[in-house]
Amino acid sequence: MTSDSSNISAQSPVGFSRHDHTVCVTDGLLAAEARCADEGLRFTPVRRKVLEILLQDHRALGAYVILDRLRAEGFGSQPPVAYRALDFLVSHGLAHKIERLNAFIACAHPNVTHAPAFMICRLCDSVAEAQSETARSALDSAAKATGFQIERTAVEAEGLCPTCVEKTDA
Amino acid sequence: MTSDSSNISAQSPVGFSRHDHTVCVTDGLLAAEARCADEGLRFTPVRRKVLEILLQDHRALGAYVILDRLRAEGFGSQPPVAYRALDFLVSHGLAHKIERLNAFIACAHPNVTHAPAFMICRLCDSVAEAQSETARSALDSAAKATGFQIERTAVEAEGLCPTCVEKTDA
DNA sequence: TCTTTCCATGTGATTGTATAACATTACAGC
DNA sequence: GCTGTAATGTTATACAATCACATGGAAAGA
Repeated sequence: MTSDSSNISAQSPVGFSRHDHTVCVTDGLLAAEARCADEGLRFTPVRRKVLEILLQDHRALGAYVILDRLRAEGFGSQPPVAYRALDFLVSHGLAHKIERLNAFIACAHPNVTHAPAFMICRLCDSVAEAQSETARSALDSAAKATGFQIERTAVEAEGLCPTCVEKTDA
Repeated sequence: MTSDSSNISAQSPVGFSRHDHTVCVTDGLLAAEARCADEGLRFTPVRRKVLEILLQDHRALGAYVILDRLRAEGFGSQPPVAYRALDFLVSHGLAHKIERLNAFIACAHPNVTHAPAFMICRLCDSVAEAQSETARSALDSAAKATGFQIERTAVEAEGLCPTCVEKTDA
């Protein structure tokens, strides 16, 4: 992967704009907690920890990076531990998988019915989540025409984030 | 993945509709040949063979399946051989990568400027390629709003193809 | 024609991603 | 306490992708 921890500009690129970061983590965890309580889901320690890791970084993380951090915190360190937690989070809309990067990111709008679209910077690996109802409905009509039944969609754009565009131009 | 070679219905699902298959292969190869001649690209034996393999199957194939077939035909048998040929085909629009499946498929419309969208059946793994200008333009406007510069897009929907919908209902 | 250069190909080894299969633990309900 | 079920832990392995380096052939220039 192109990920590089020495890349300073990547430390807080959230939707390509600065923000108060500590709030994200606590808010995200609280929202997830509430959602799980509502729907009778079990928000177990591993699942909570994985979501916390994702929220802290606020960028797409590979499964094995997550695994390393789980190990550091004393959780199980074998692949299935991370993958099962990630499956849970993804299938309940608390996180998303970025297919292009084979990586995972916390959902930016956990309370909205989402048809997310992602913009991925190929230089700094930052990822922004946009709502893309238009794209979704365009797909829907195409699907209906052929009789295809959509269950999930992945809309991902790769390119340059605002910050990296400037750098390239200069 | 759910791929299963014993799945009979998967033998000729091209865009979920039957068609004269032999034509696809020869036409596809001819079109590619013409394109490469036009643009001064080298349509080498390996590249040609990989495209032929993709056209023959008319479904998404993993890199290692392609590699097996290359070996059987006397080509190099190490991963880079397949990946390099695939990179060439993908970067010149002769094939596409299905991110969701980590697999590759021959382009269904090699001569059109394409913003392809894919519909992937989770039961029989068949893949249909649709043109999705609408989805693309929706993304474009979202990107412009944030200053993101799109270079490539991947639009993929997972669900049930018409054939498998019937089976499930029954 | 010869040579230089570039690109494609080939091979071995390695790293990263994901799942299968199975054993164990935690906990709710009886 | 027993039982059923869901979650966790562990081993091993399949599948995907890349690195590093050597070889060979076609195209461009001397």
